[in-house]
Amino acid sequence: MSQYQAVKGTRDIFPEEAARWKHIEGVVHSLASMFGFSEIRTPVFEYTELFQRGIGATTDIVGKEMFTFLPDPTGRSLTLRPEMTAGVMRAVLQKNLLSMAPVHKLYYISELFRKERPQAGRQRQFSQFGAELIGVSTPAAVAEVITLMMQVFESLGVRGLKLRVNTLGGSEERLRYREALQGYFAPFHAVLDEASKERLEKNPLRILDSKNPDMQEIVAGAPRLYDYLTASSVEDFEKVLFYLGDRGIGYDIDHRLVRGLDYYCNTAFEVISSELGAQDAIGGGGRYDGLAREFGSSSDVPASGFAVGMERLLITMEKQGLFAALDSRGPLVYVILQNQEFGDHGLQIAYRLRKAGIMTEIDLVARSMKAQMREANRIRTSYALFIGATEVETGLYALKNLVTSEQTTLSLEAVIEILREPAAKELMQ
RNA sequence: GUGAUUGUAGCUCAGUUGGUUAGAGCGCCAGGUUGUGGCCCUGGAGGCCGGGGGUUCGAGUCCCCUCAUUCACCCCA
Repeated sequence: MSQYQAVKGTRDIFPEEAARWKHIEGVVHSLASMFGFSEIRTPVFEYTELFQRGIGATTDIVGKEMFTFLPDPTGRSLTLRPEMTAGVMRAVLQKNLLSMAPVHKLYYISELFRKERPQAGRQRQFSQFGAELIGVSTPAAVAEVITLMMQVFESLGVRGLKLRVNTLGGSEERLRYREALQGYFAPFHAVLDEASKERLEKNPLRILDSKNPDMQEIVAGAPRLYDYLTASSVEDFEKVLFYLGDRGIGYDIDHRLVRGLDYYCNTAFEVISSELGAQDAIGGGGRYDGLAREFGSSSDVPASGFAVGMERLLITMEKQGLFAALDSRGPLVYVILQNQEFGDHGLQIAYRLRKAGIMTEIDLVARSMKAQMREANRIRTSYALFIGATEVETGLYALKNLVTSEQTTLSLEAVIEILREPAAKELMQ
């Protein structure tokens, strides 16, 4: 065991796994652009106030999970971003993008940081991909966002996910409902658990999705938000559901779904994976018209978005065996040296093969031929090209197909002709 | 932050009521084949038994502390 290890809640991604990330990222990039979203990259840290205002000072994320630091004694407090939406909205407002066009569709694949105790599917540094549609939040717009998210899952072949949706209502409706909830829970004050007592003051909606079994009974009798919604809110929600149904996207309505970030309003949603253990939310999102105003905008800016946890998606896909096709590639050819006497010649051949667009590997640690062959086999190259006295003398090389074990003797030009692949050629240009 | 769990070779793990030089499988390296892989056979390297303290004639094993891991609570992706 080495003296240093990766910091708690962080980990390394080695080549085999990196290939899986690239696969997912490729699908995200191509689908997002197919849906008309463009990539945005924002700073890893922001002023702490941004998250306090955006996510909500009473939320767990802001209250106890942020990595906050002072760059110097006189500087302003900074925080490693615990989510992306606040930073993206800040960027859009800062550049005044909405004056250039009414709608902006942005997506990202980014690392986030939360100071939680690590467990299955939860780390202190983690990644999300997500999209933000800023400038409209009509049912059509919200449905676009959800559809893109579900399309990514579908394209990757992920099975067995459950989409849950709810509406949280507009701000006035929520305010009235909030009062009703406080009225309802007040008599139970003595029975409520600690967390719920605190939420009663700050955000009573959150009591609803408490997973504490002791709370379930009390929660069951609570007034339902649905009864406080205006006709237009209901209509809005049902229109979203209509679009989902029309596209064959299955969902469950869950009236107790309340997201942990304060900025959500109206439609909120969450995707659950059964492969994940306790941390089973693989993605989520919703509408957040009021966020811009929190950041000083003179009016609401309609918007919605989603985020999906890359690590949780990885875990789900691994359990479903969705990476099998990725795991079997190696360089095309291994240049095998009879002994070190031919090292320089071999290096030159390897260089020429690579310039010709052929993925080539060669031994650099002076191992025996047998070891080189074993290595070629281990990394699954398709061919071995032998360099020895005979080859150097005649200019004809022994090329062995490692799959069929067939071996022929050819000029280097003929070898290149055989090994040349269109895809590999493009890489070199 | 709380609770539980597990720390022995690169990896997965054995290790008896405390008793000599701490083991296996896989992996790695080499040889069997002085120009040829996979399979097989043989050999080799590689361990402050997480760290510190204690009990004991004697600790990988028992006790305490500590660090780390994992899972769960909470919450979220």
